[in-house]
Parts: sequence; structure tokens; C-alpha cells
Amino acid sequence: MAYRKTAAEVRRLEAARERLVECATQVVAEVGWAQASVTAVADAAGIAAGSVYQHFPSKAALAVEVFRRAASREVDVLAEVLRSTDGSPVQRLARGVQVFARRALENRGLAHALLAAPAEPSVGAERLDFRRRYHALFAEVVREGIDAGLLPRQDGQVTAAALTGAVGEVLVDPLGAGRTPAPDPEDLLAELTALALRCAGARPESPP
Amino acid sequence: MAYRKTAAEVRRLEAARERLVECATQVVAEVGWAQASVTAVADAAGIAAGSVYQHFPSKAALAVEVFRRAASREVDVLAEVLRSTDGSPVQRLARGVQVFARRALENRGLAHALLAAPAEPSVGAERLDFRRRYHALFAEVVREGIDAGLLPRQDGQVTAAALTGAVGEVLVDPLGAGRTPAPDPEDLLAELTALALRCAGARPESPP
DNA sequence: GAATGAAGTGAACCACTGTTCAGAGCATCA
DNA sequence: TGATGCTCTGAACAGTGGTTCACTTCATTC
Repeated sequence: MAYRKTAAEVRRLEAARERLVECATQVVAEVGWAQASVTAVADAAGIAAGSVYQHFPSKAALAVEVFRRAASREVDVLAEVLRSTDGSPVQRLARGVQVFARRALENRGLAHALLAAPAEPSVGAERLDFRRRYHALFAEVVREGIDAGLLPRQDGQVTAAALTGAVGEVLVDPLGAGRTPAPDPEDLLAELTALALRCAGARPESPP
Repeated sequence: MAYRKTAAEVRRLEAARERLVECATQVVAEVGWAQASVTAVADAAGIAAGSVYQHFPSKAALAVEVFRRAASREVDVLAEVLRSTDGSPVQRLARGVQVFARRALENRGLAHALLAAPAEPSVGAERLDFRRRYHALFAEVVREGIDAGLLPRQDGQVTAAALTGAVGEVLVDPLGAGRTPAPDPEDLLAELTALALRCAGARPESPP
């Protein structure tokens, strides 16, 4: 006889899948892609290794899903800040960098996974796309700044790439753990913001 | 009876080791760490897989040696430029960035391997050290620039990290191959130099 | 030229992981 | 409640790639 899944059943399945993705994300944030074996992820989610394949056709597919979700969250947040309608392009740029950096500092493991941790090729490809989206967002604001006469003429794409690279590099080292006294996060943020503005060529604020 | 290696024999051995390292470097530059299996490297050097273990205790040891050599070459070149005695700190910084970038563009595969390509943990650790050395060099010049009143007050370490990150990010994308029309290298270099100077806060050159 | 010992070989070994699959456990339907 | 079909399990399987080792090859010594 036709066997039809009940609504509750479907919900339960989706919840299981959801839980799997969340646990996988956590594992990846904690130990990196390389150490996040199917077994480790399944254990974290409290299911058997084989059950992973009920939800995803392969480990790579799960990894990509994990990356996409986390990356999209970040891109969305950044987009919201950069495209907000209040403040000059330069002010938005500053806020964007701060948000980018603050979020990374608040979830270092995840930031490291998104930005730098060694990963299998499929995730690597996803990461390239992630970076492109970041570039596009920053490039947009830089362009607005140029058009508004607030920033000097420059290749927005290059500046945008530099901004993500700069912030990433500054963050990743502290992220990777080992660093002398560990600089105060707020100082780091202020320093980064100033750096980003110089990078884009914004004039130092004139006194009020 | 005591068996003593003749001088020629010793030389031959060292040459073989040398050749192995060079071939491995080339393989890595061409296909990345992940694809550079012991077999592939041995094939490239024209020896059997097992013979690799005459020269190195493990694949990781060989990989580290490959990385160290290439990285040291780059660090040395950069150090020479940045520490040269002619030109202001700002001018040296500009030249340093150009040299860094130009060398990367001239050997994209190797640059990618050094800066970004996924690698086993032992190489990853080496890469952190490599980056630290870059940071230290840039930080030194930035500090000189500040002391000379040419650059605004700033955290040299952060700026230095940003410079390597920025240059790396800008280069790695083009490096990774896929990019629309592929920007002219000279334009890219000019753009990068300008960006680096802004990044450090150097005033735009006043007219002559 | 025979004895000796190191370098070099490459097939076999082994550890590690992603993936499969036959069966157990349950929910659904008649 | 029994029949059916789905989910879940976890041990077995398979591909990969680093490492080993019995053996060959070749240089050295007497």
C-alpha cells in the first residue's frame, strides 16, 4: 500500500537534518575541516555514521552545505551594514569592517574555517565564491565613496580584495591561537578600522 | 672491512637529494600540496617511491624542506629590499610590495603554494612562521616610517599583517586561475603599490 | 675479481576514512 | 494486529596514499 509520510514525520526528518548541519558546523568550528570526519560529525549529532547518508549524498555535500550556511549568514550581515542607507559610504565602510571583524572575533573557530582552514576542494571552491561576494560588497561601497568624492580614484576590486585579505590576515593569526599576550579585541578593532579607512584612501576625520 | 664513502659518492648523494627537493618544489608549484603524492614527486625526480625515504624520514619532512627553501628565498629577497639603505622607508615599502607581488606573479604556482594552497598540518605550521617573518619585515619599515614622521602613528604589526594579507588576497585570486580578462600585471602592480602606501598612511606624493 | 655493504627498487603492507548494505527497529496503513 | 515500507544502525568494504622491506644493483675495498 502507498506509504505516505505524516507531517510530523517529515518535520522530524528535517529537524534531524537541521541538527546534523548544526552539529557539523560546530565540529568544524572546533576542530577544522580536516579533522571533521564523518564519524566525528555523526557522533556529535548522536547518530550513526551511515545515517549521515540519509540526508546527504556524500561528505562533500554536507561540508558544502555547512560552509554555505555559515558563509551566507556572514555575507548577509555584511551586506545589510554596507548597503544601509544611513551614513556616508566611508562611514558604512568603517562599520562594515567592524562588523566583519567583530563577528570573526566572536566566533573565531568558524571564522577560521570560513577564511583559512585547510579544506577539501569542494569547500575550497565554495570559499572562493564567498570571497568574491565579500569583494563585490566592499567594491560597491568603495565605488560609491569615489563617486561621492570621498575617496580617491582606485580600482575598487583590488581595494575590496585587499580589505578582506587584510582583515582576514590580521584576524587569522590571533585566531590560530598562538600569539603573545593576545591583544585587546577593542584595540584591534579600532586599529583595523583605521587601517581600512587609510586603505581605501579616506581622509583622516577633520576635527568636529 | 670498513666501507668509506668516497667524496664523489657523497656529492652524488647530495645532488640526488637536491634534485629531489627541486623536483618536489616544481610538482608542488604545478599541482599543489594535495596532489603532490610521494609517487608523483618520485616520478618527477626519476626515482622510485621508496628511494624518497633515503633522503627524508617522511613525506612531511620533505614537504617542510620544500616549503622552507622556497619561503626563505622569498623572505631573503624581501628583506634585502626593505632593509636596503637607499630611499626613505616609504619608498622602500613601495619597492618591497612591488617585489613581493612581482615575484608572486612570475611564479604563480609557487606563490599559491606558499600563501594559500591547502596543505598538511606540518606545512601549515611552517606557513604561519613564514607569514610572521613577512610581518616582522614590514612592521620594521612601517616603524621606521613612523619614527621619521612619514607615516601616522599606528600598530606596525597590524599594518604589516594587513599588507601581506592584502597583497596575498589580491594575488591569490588571479593566481587561482579563473578570472575575467585577467588584468594587466603592470596595472595590478601599480594599483597594489598605491594601495599599500595608502594602507600605511603615506601621504600621496607631492608634485616634484 | 671476490667479498662487502650501501643505495635504490617497487610490490606489498597498513592505517585511515568515506561509503555501502543487510538487517533491526518503528511508524503507518488496512 | 499484522503487513508494509521507511529510517537507522554499524560492521564490512574499498580506495587512497604513506611507509616498509626483501631483494637487486652497483661502488668500494682488499
